Amino acid sequence: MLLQRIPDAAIRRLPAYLRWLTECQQERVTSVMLGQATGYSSEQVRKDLAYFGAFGTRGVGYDVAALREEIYHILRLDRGVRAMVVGAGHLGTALVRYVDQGHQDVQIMALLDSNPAIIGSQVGSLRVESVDRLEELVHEFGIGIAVLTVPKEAAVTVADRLAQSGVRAILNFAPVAVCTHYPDVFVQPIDLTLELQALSYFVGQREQHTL
Amino acid sequence: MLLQRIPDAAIRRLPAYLRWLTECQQERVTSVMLGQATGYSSEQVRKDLAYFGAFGTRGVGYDVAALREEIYHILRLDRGVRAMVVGAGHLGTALVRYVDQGHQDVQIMALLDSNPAIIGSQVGSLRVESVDRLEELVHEFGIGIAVLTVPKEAAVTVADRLAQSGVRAILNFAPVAVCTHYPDVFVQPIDLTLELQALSYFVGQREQHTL
DNA sequence: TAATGTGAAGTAATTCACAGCA
DNA sequence: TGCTGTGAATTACTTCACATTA
Repeated sequence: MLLQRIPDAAIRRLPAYLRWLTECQQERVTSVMLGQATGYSSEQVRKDLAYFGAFGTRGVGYDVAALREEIYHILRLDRGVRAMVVGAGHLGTALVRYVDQGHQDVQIMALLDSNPAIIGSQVGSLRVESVDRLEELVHEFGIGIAVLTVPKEAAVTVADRLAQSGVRAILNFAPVAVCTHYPDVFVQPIDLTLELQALSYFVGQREQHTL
Repeated sequence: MLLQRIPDAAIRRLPAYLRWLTECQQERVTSVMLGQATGYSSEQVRKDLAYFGAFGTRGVGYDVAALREEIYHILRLDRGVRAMVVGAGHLGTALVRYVDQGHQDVQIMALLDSNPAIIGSQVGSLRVESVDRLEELVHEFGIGIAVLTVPKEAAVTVADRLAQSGVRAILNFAPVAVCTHYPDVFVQPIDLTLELQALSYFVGQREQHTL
């Protein structure tokens, strides 16, 4: 196989394949089945998997258990990456409870907030810790991923502290562009307001079409 | 200007520009300033805006108020798209409260759930309605966008009902690929588990680099 | 002069088309 | 025969480079 850079987009599809492989009750799958279940084309599925090796059998398909293990390994979920949520407002607590429900491969180890009124309270299986302990807890638990659900005023400062204390990736829900000056930290923004506003455009598009 | 298809990616950046334009305390901006504030390149900013017209003044920049109005109009936010949240669990209620806080351009008109124990309870400014009234409420409020925060078992069924009753776009938080058979409905997935798993890969990447 | 607007060039991602193999 | 794996073609997106204009 020609050695080439793996597109980010391909990486971001692997978890979807993985989920369906753990849910489906079959021994073998084809790229067509996997594609239909996840909403991608079969060629896309084959190419994504082929970036990492030849996991299938021509004329047959893929062995579900084996492919699951491969993707699990590629995503490094077998290393058990640990995460921390900073900001125990509505969104932060909802996320902790949401992830608590499913038996996740990425485990949330701590929930932090700056508000003394809620520090110490219980959220799911976690007790809210003071944000003052951020650096200490990152080291103690070996946190690799941080989920940022603080108000926008605090986001940049907290992100810098996270980056400086060794966190490698940040999932940023704060409504502000966070770009730490640490180039090795990967920031993935998820901005609900921006998503809704973009959808507004697409809603309008369709109306023009049909009317 | 050469008439061309506008990339989805460009549309999805406009809300970020819009937010900064409403927050910045200036009368004029350049593409460089706008780019730095939002994390994109100045060429990107100029090209995105130029898809829709020549809003700037050469040698000077863009008038903030005018550009804000233009983007507002392009995204059709001046039409006041109305949204509905289906699923009043942790995530659904958190989203309603979150959007309630900011004075949003996309207004959430209703919050629905199937659990009789919480139907009728108050969440932010909304009362939880029965999901049985879904079609009725979509028509009554003229809902264009639905936010799906139901468990995965219910997601596909609810999405189909939404599509059939005339909703044009769905923001899907349920951990399952929802593709309605109505091609005119735009589905935007946001899957927290998949995001975290993808980040796990990037965390691993960086470690290899530095160690 | 300083910044926009834009064709051209370059890069990235997807789809096609089919060779290769169980 | 059926489905994978993959170079080639295509399409989508971004960056470059500069002509243009207040």
